Amino acid sequence: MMDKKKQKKLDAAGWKVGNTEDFLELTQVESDYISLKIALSKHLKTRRQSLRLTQKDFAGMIHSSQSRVAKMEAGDPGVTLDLLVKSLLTLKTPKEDIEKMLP
Amino acid sequence: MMDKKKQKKLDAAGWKVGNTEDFLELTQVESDYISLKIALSKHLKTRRQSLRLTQKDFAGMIHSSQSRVAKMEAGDPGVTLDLLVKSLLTLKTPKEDIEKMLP
DNA sequence: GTTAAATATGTCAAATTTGGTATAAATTGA
DNA sequence: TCAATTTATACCAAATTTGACATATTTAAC
Repeated sequence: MMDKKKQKKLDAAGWKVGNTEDFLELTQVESDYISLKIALSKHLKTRRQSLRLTQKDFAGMIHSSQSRVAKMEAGDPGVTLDLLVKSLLTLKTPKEDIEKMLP
Repeated sequence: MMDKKKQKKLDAAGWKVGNTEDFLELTQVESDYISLKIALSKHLKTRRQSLRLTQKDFAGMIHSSQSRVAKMEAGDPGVTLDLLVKSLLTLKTPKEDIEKMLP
């Protein structure tokens, strides 16, 4: 995939890519970091669903809101790893599952 | 250890523990989350040192400041998992090392 | 002991993330 | 179809985190 396209796509999704970098490519760190968050997001959604919890119910469990849970699961860039990890821990996600998501 | 003492100790270290919880004990999630951050902090410090980088030099690598690196390595609660993970990724920390730190 | 380099600590304005709320859109079940 | 439930999206003020800076403390070398 071309660099411009990649950046445009990420931009459209809300990801901020440093424009003052030496090159338009995502650095390995940026790329790995984003991949990790997306993987955690997806896992969170499937795990919550497999536990038959609504976003609202789960939001209560982590003292947050349904809208924030939706953003977490949508891979919104404005969600921290902290919140995602706390969420997965709350759902007692097996260590092995998390390990698989590491870059 | 008694609950009050534990809370006082964590408070002194800067950790905020929800006072309106049903019990003063740390929840498993809070405990695991804090443990994870501390483990990452320590690992970051040893890894940076093994690479013979000063805090200042490493700060440059992650576009941050020496003082923030010091806080990261000190396990300051006001440092996100995001920053810690990005830091470890920058230092090309092996996946296996991170896996070992998972709760 | 002196000096210099490295690290720790405190502060702050700016930026980001937060939970909450409102509401739109989608899904489900009859 | 249609009403109820669930999820997505947009917005906001409050809270938290950020890099930067100043400065204190520690460490290392001589």
